[in-house]
Amino acid sequence: MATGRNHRPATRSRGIPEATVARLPLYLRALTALSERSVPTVSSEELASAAGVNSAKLRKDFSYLGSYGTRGVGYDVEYLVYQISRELGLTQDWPVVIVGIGNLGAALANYGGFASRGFRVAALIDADHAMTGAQVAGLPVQHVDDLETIIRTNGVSIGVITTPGSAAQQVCDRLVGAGITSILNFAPTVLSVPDGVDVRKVDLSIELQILAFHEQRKATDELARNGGPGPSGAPPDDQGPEGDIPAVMPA
Amino acid sequence: MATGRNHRPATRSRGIPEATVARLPLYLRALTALSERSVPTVSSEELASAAGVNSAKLRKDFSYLGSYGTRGVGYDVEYLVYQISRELGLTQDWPVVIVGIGNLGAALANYGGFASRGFRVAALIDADHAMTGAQVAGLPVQHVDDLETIIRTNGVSIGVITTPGSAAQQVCDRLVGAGITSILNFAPTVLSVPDGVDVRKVDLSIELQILAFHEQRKATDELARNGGPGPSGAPPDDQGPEGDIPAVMPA
DNA sequence: ATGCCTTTGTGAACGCGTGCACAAAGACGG
DNA sequence: CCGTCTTTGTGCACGCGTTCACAAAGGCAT
Repeated sequence: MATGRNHRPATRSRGIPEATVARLPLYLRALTALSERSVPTVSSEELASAAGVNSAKLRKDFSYLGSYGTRGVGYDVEYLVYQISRELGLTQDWPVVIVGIGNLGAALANYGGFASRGFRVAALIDADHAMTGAQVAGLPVQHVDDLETIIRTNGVSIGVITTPGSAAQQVCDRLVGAGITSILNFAPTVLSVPDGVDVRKVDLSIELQILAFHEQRKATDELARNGGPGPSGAPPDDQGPEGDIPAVMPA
Repeated sequence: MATGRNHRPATRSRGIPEATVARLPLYLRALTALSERSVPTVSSEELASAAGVNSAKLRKDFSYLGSYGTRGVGYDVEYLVYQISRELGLTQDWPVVIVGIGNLGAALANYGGFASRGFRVAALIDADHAMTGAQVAGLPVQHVDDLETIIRTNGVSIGVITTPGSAAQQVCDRLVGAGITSILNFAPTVLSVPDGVDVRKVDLSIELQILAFHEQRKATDELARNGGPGPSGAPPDDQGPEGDIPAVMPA
């Protein structure tokens, strides 16, 4: 029991909740920092604080991986780094292609975070003939005509799309056709992919709009607080912003 | 202090669920495309398909905004564009500062998606004196020494951090000190901010690691299906973590 | 060896988000 | 003006994720 190695949750591969998977890289980063400082063990409280999460959540997350902690002591940093790395598949090499070598694509190619954990930029691809052969981040830009060959030759299964939105779906289709099964999409487009292909999107515009929403809310809250009690009989400042009726009702 | 205790009830924002807010920009984008094609009305089914979500979800989302549809007909595109824009606060101008003008910062400065919806890059800031005065995306790079002045002068409330991870928290503290209340963080660091400040993070490394996890799982599933005895109870019903999982989590 | 003290691992409750299914509402043809 | 047909808006149930709270587990001092 102590070795809970093959203690696979009844529902086989589905054992680890998606939300937990999304936090594992966060834990790994914090653990790596501890490892570099030669810290031998860490408690769930300390590690949770470093990762910016709740300690109970962290313990539950780790419980999905197995019992890797020691009660009364905490977790062995090195061991945990290894276990999480293995769970995330970072002990193997993941060649990645970047399609669309504009400003953003070039920035990603130069981004150190890529290479840091088993990810290797295998190729840079662009549709512009004028760019073909140019060196970006020490790699030659190759033409999109050779996309399928490049992917198959290098055994690439992860693709990053940094093209304009108008080209994204077309590129995506070709990537999937060539065997890519995981896509990180920076283009402002909803990609359609067949079952079995994972897509994650990073959308700067959407992030800003979400921030703007909260920013606006903060501004109106502030205004309501300072701008006068108002004869409408609304309580000036009740702790709960609840009961707030939409400011403008359509006629 | 400033131990990021972002305790967000998620339902606090004027009754609009956080998950809905995160989808509004998606709807807005689809609606804008329809508007440009002069499509007068759209059904929840059509719009949902264009935005890549479930139609029931879309209708429920809109129900939080009010009853802007017409039964038997659908939604008026122009009206909905306006309502969502207003709700998201996009009818006003949002000056933004970008701190850290490396490859990524420069890429963002050039990114068209910024200016597209009320967002305006008000200033570029970097700690490197050698960069001060250089033109990036038509704007002069200013030194971080003037950060507070720049922010106050331009009335900026949204900051984008594209510095190395080691500088992120320091920059963050100064931004907050200068009055910034919304931060989009690209640095691979957990930022601590006081209450009242929103932080959203975009972490390329984490996204890749999540993809790698699923990629590894797909590989082992495949292996088990081909290599192992079939009747071990592994039906191919596994549709995978399909769908558009937002790549950015609220901090 | 024993008892105390720390920390893990987890059962259970709760709350949010999602999707179903259907009644209400309105357009439209006759 | 009425019936039919389309589509919205939503009550309800379900499942996932989060959090609390605590018993079990193990180190450590005596």
